[in-house]
Amino acid sequence: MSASAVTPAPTVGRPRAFDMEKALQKALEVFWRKGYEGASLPDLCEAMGINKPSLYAAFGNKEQLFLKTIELYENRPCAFFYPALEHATSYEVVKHMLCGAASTNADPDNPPGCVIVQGALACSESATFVKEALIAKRRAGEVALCTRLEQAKAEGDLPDHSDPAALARYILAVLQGMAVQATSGANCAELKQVAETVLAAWPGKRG
Amino acid sequence: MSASAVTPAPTVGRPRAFDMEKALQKALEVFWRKGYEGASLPDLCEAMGINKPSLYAAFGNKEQLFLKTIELYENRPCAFFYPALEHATSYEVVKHMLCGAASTNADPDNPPGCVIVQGALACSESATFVKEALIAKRRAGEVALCTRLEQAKAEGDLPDHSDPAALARYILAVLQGMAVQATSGANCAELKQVAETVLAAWPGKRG
DNA sequence: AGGAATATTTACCAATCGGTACATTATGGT
DNA sequence: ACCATAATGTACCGATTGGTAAATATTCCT
Repeated sequence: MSASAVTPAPTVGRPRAFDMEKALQKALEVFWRKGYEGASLPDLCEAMGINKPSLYAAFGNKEQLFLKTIELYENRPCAFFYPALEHATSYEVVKHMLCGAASTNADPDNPPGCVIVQGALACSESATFVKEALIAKRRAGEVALCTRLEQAKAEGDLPDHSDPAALARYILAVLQGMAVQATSGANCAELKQVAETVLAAWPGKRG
Repeated sequence: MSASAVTPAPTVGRPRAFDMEKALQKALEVFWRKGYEGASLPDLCEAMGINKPSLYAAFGNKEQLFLKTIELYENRPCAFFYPALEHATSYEVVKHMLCGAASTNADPDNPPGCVIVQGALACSESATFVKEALIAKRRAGEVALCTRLEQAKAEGDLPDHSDPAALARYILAVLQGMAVQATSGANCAELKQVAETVLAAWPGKRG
């Protein structure tokens, strides 16, 4: 995804002096660490290497900037959730989700946790729109996993008595809990133990 | 716990016109719903029915007020975590934790979720102390459960190959994930399904 | 070369933030 | 009745918040 895909590059006028994609990456780091409301405009500008008018011209306002960083977060190379759905068995699907979460949430090169969990969990009224956007993102992940588990049940991968919706909610709860654990200082090995505990009891076929 | 236990009632001077305990309850509601930073002093004052000088005279400042509300949160009648440790088997312990979390996090009479999870998960530097206080609270719960599971292992309740620290981290992750689910709108029945999923696979003896 | 278009810089805006000075009011002790 | 003590209401403080007006700088097009 090039910067010109975010905002069409104009053919005339003074050219932008910064890379929008890199600036978004820096903004993501700030929002990830401090949350939507905890990240101030000076925080963001300093990290992005630009000043406020440039930020507003390029991204709209703080809220739109945040939503764009979330898009980036979900599309970046190390995103693990949606690709995990492609695996052949429900066991492999949840294994890749849980292990991906362990790696990403506790990656020392990134802020701890998950910005979709901690970006706006409890906040003032002025952040309601952002909070609900993140709720929708979490919910979308749960629905996608539920659909995948329904398929697994239809294929005989999961037992007939299993409840895909409940299992999806359970897995999402564990993933979100792992994000909280990571912000509390849990490292990758500790999170992998959580993943292992879940996998050891997974009702689907192995392999 | 009476109000006079919080701050010794003076024998002289104009008497306090509000109930400190009830004011703390109201402050808790605000912090619970909006988080530490998202709750403004006007928000708190309005809910508590007092104005700023009274708040500062009675509770110190915003940070100390928050820490006192957290104490109240952990000690209030519907608190479920530490009492659950007293049950006879590890199965009963985690069952009461998980079911208590389902009830409390999705109680329509209270804000959704858990203030110890969402009070200051990602925030600005000025809230670092509060954030780390909540991390310590969460960690203390995990250590207490770990100790209880070690006892269960020693008693033969949990199998010899089980890892109490990993199990405790897993349960705490689920509890924290349930709090996130509750802030996303999950109801009590949905959270109980998560609890059931965990309990169905619990390695300890039943009953 | 000159103009249209866009980006950058500086300086500013009103609103809100957490926190407090000060005058007033209400109590108990003497 | 009077004083010491403490709580209240009002009105304020400097700092920071998200956001912008206006001037300047850099490009392409003619």
